This record gives sequence, C-alpha cells and structure tokens, in this order.
Amino acid sequence: MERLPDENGSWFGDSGGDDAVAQVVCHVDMDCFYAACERLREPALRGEPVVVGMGYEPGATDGAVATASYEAREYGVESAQAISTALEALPRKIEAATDPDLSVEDAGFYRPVDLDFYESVGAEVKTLLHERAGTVREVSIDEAYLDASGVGWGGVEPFARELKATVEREVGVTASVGVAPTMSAAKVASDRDKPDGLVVVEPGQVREFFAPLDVEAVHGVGPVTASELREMDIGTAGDLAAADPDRLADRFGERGLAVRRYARGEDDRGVEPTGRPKSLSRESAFSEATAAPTRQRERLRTLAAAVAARAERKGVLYRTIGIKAVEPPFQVNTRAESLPGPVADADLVEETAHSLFEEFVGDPVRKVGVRVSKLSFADRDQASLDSYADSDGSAAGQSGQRSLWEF
DNA sequence: TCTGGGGTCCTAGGACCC
DNA sequence: TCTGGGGTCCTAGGACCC
Repeated sequence: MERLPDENGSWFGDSGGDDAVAQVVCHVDMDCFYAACERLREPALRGEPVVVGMGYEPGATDGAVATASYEAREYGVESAQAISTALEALPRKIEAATDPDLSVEDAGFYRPVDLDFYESVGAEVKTLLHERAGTVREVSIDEAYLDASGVGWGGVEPFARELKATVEREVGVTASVGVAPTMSAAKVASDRDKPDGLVVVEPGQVREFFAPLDVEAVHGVGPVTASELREMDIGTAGDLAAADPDRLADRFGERGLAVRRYARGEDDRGVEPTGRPKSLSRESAFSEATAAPTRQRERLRTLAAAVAARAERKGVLYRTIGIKAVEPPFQVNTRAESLPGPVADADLVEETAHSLFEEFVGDPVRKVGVRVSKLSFADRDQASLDSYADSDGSAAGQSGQRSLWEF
C-alpha cells in the first residue's frame, strides 16, 4: 500500500494509448471449477477423468458437458458437448468395470451439476479476494477481477502468488491469475497458462501480447464475429488491432470498435465493484422437443415457481415477467410483459408466464424458460428512492437523498 | 390534414460470456 | 459441437408524448 499507485502509470500513461490507465488488474479464474468442487467433496476423483454434466442425471445420457477435467479432455471430452458424445469418447467407470469390451483405465466419472454447492465454494474464494483487494468485480461463480493498483507493478507478482497459494490452501481448489494494465488483457492472460497459471503482462506489452492470438481470444469476439472477421481477412488479434476502424464500425457497429480497441491494449474500463443482478431466470430443456400442452404447461409452472422463489429469497421485486420458447431446430422466441409497478407475486409470475406462452402451446418446443427483470431491491431504503439507487448502481443512501433534493 | 423533431419506454432478437 | 443453463449488453422498430 505504501507504493505509489501511479508511479508507473505516469511513465506509460501517454504511450500512445497502449495502456493509458494507471491500473493493475488481476483476473482470477478458477481451474475446471465444477470438477474441482466435485473433487473437494469426493477426494477419490482426484487424478481421475471427471465430467460434470448439465441436465444430466446419474446413469442417463441426456445433457451437456459443463466442465471436463484435464484428464477427461485428454479423451476429447469438451465443454458444451452432448453427454452422449462424451460417453462415446470416455465411458463411465461403472460400466467399464462390467463390460469386457471396455477398459476401466480409459473410463471416467460423471456427475450432475450441483450449483448450490459450487456457489458455496465460490463464495469462500470471493471472501479471500475481498480480503486482499479494495475493489473486486465478481463476473461469475468462478471468476473475478481485482484492482491491484495499490500493490503496483513491482509488487503484483508476489501478491498474485500469495493469493493463489491461499486459495489453494484455504479452499482446496486452484486458480489461474492474469495480471495486466487492462481488464481485457488480464482476462486473456489468466487463460494463457492454465491450470494453476500466472501470467503478467506489463504496461507497454499489451499489444505485442495480443498480436499472435486468434481473434476469438479477444473478449467480445465469438464464433459469429470471428467468422465474419475472417472473411474480412482478419484472423489474428494483431490483424484486428491494425484494421481500419471505419470498416469495423460499418460491419459491427460500436462492438467492432470496442474489440479493436481491446486488441490494441486500449481498454479504459476501470474495475468496478460487482453490481446488482438485472434479471433472474430459470430454463429447462425437454429431453426431446415436445408438443404436448400438459408437459409444456407443467414445466412452465415449475420454472415460474422456482424463479419467484429465488426472487423472494433475494428480496427482489420485479416489474417485467417474460418467457422463452425454443423451437426446433434452434429458434429462440421471447415474450415479455411489463407491469405498472414492481411486485413480488408468485401467482402472477405463473399466470403471466402461461398467458405469454399461449401462442406456443401445442407447437413442438425443445426448451422453455421464465424470467423476471426490471428488478428493484427491497433492502435499500424506501421504494421512492429505488429508481435513483438503481440507476446509480453504486450509491449508498446518501447520494440517493442528494438526488432527491436536486430533484 | 400534413408536417417536424426530440425523447422515453417497451418488446424482440442477436451475440456474447462462463 | 445436433445445442445446457444462467446471465449481460446492444440494436432496431413501434407506441406515445410534447
């Protein structure tokens, strides 16, 4: 803390935008997190191939791979793969044991996702992070950004090592850490040396660091954008950094300019503390598309109840209720309805969900979902201040009151 | 009856992230 | 890669208001 946070920033602050912000960002990313959690409570899984499946039940073949341990990946099991496909590459241990055609050596353990448990482990990690940095932005159950500007470039490597060691010792899972002057670079850096990695990209090295990587490595470039970029002869992050901004803006709008800036090491986003959620939803897929109204309505009712219950538990009010209906092959339809004011009403969620879903009843549907949004949070002062507090995002009661006076 | 122009809110869809 | 579940942000068009 005694280090000057901008000691280096002032040197590099005007280096052509490569890293205009005097910030030291750590991105912490847990390794194969779901599989790591399963090993935590079932130590026999250590060193074995482990596959954690969403929509998967023990013994069944439905669902998709949420996380595969590195041992499982050796067999070609990948994230998002159908469980049935994964099972062909890597049979279940139990079946391999009784099937003379299969080898127990080349088999693995399959477990269903247990989000509640993973969340509790994730929370332990987050607590440790908050103890070490003033500003922590939690991105997901297993990922967070830390503002480490306080320790400076000289101190950040030992800082990150200590952090990793503590997480492993106290919680029992490993993390990979990326350090860089920007969030987008720190994110990529944490991924470069997985598992248990530590990569530091110093100010002035960001563009060089990005240059050889595929465009998909840039945060915000997914499969669709990547293939369009390739058509434009932009295959690497270096190409993207050097591309004509007007061309990118024409094709991709603001997003095109943003990813170009990231590839150039220009990212002026500061590490902001985690905000409040914007929506809560639950969805679930049928094992195959169904047109049966009773099954559809039944599933919808379950989801509506689950969403309402979660909102209730979090003390959240909502003003918009929506549904999702995914028709084969993969047509995603959404419908939503806003209410005059915020409510917390499980019956209303169910009723509204059913009425919004009415137009899809009897059509083949592979997946349905229920969502509430336009949330307000009961724990912050009176309802009359909610809109100020929400749009503000960070403010404590005080600034809400100031807004009121100004008004 | 036609003509502006600006602003906000809403819904729907798409892309992306983990 | 025949496609699971939970999110975020952006864009576009329409309604409505002044």
